[in-house]
Amino acid sequence: MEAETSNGGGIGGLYVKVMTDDQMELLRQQISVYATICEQLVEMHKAVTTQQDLAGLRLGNLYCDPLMACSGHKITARQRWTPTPLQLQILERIFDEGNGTPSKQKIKDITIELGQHGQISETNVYNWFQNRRARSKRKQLTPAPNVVEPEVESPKEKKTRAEGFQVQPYENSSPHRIKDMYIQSPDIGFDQLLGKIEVASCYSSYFL
Amino acid sequence: MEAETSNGGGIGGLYVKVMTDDQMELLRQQISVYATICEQLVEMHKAVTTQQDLAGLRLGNLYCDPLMACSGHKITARQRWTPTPLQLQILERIFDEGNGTPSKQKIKDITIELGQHGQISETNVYNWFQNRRARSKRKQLTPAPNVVEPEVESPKEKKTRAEGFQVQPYENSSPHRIKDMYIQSPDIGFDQLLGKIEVASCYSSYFL
DNA sequence: GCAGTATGAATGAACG
DNA sequence: CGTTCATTCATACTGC
Repeated sequence: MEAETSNGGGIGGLYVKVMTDDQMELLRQQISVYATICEQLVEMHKAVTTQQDLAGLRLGNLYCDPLMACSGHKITARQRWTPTPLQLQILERIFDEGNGTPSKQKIKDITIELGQHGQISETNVYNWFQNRRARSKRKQLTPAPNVVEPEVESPKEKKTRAEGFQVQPYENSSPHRIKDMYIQSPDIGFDQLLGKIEVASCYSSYFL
Repeated sequence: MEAETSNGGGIGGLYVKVMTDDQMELLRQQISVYATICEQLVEMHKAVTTQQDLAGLRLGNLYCDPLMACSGHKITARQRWTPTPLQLQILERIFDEGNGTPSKQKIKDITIELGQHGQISETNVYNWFQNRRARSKRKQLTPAPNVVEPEVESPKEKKTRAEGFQVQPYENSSPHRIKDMYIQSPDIGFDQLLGKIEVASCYSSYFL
C-alpha cells in the first residue's frame, strides 16, 4: 500500500493521511463488524438477562449488516463487483472459445482488456471463470433435481483421503460413517462473537 | 472539513482519500469506543452466564438446539469442516508466529489443542496450513490493485448502474497487538453501553 | 418491500 | 507446493 499510515501519534511529520479505496473499504468493514458485534452482544445480553431463549440469533458467518446510524446516514459498503454488460459479453466470448484453462497470463490480459470498460481486478476475472466453469458443469450434471439418474460413476473415481469423503449434495441416506468431525461444536454462539472481536481487532490494527 | 471524501463509485476523480489528523483521531476514537463496548459487553455476558451456570446449570444443553436449528441447513452432517472462530484464532496465531513448516508432530499438537474447541482432525489442520500459505502467497504476488486511472468514461455508456469494486480480502495481519483501546470505568451500566453505541454510530456517519 | 433466484466471493479439500 | 474443484455464503437483482 502506498498510503501513508504513519502512526505518529501527534509527534511529527505530515498531519495528513492518504487512504486508498482499499483501505477505506477495510475501514468500513471493520466498523461494520464492530457495529454488528455490538448489536449481537446486546441482543444476547438482553436474552440472557431476561432468561429468554436464544433462538433467532443468526450467527452463521461474519454477517456485516450495514447499520443505520442514529443520524440516518448508513455505513454502506460497496462490496461486490458486478460486471458491466460489455465486460460480460467479452467474458462469455472468451469462455465459449473453449480454452477451458485460463492461464495466469491470460487472466492478466483479460483483466487489462476489461479494464477498458470499467473497474475490474484479476481476482474478479479469476473468480468469474471459476464460477462459470463450476456452474456450467453443475447444470449439465443436474438437469432435473428430482429425477434419479442412473448412477454412472465416471471412471475417474474420486480418491478419498484419510477421512475425506464425497457426499452428494442431496440428503439421500448415504454416509453415516461420519468418523470424527462435522458435528459442529455446541459452543458456537458466544465464542463466535469473541472470534469476531478478534477479527475486528486485526482489522483495526491495520489502521491505527 | 476540507478533506476530500468523494466516494469514487466509478464516477471519477482520484481514488484516494485525504484525512486530516483531526479526522484520523476521531476515527480512532470511534473504533476504540466500539472495541471497548465489545469488551465490556463480553465481560458482562460472561458474568451473567457464569452466574446462571452456577445457579441452574441449565443453559449448557439448551444452547445446542436453537443454534443448530437456525443454521438453516441439515443438522445431519456438514460435509466440510469449518473452523470455529476460536479455532481460527488459534490457527492464525500459530501461522503468524512464522514457523512456516508445521511438522508432523506440530500438526498433532495443534489438532489436539483445537480439539478442545470443536471437532477437528489432523487432515483439517494440514489442509488449513496448506491453503493459508498458498493464498497468502498469492495475495502478495498481486499487490498492484490500483493503477488509478482518471476514468474518462463516456456517459452514454450503457451501464445501468455504477460498478462495484474489488475488495481484496484482509491479509498480512500485523503482529497481534491489541490496540490501545480506551479503558473506561469498568462499572458502567448496560444502558450506558447502548448510549455509547449510538454515539459511535454518529461518529462513523461523519466519515462514511 | 419482502421472498426467491442469480452470482461474486471465500474456503476446505483434492490433484499433479 | 501451486493449482483447481466443489461447496457454501452473502448479496445484487427481480418479481410479486
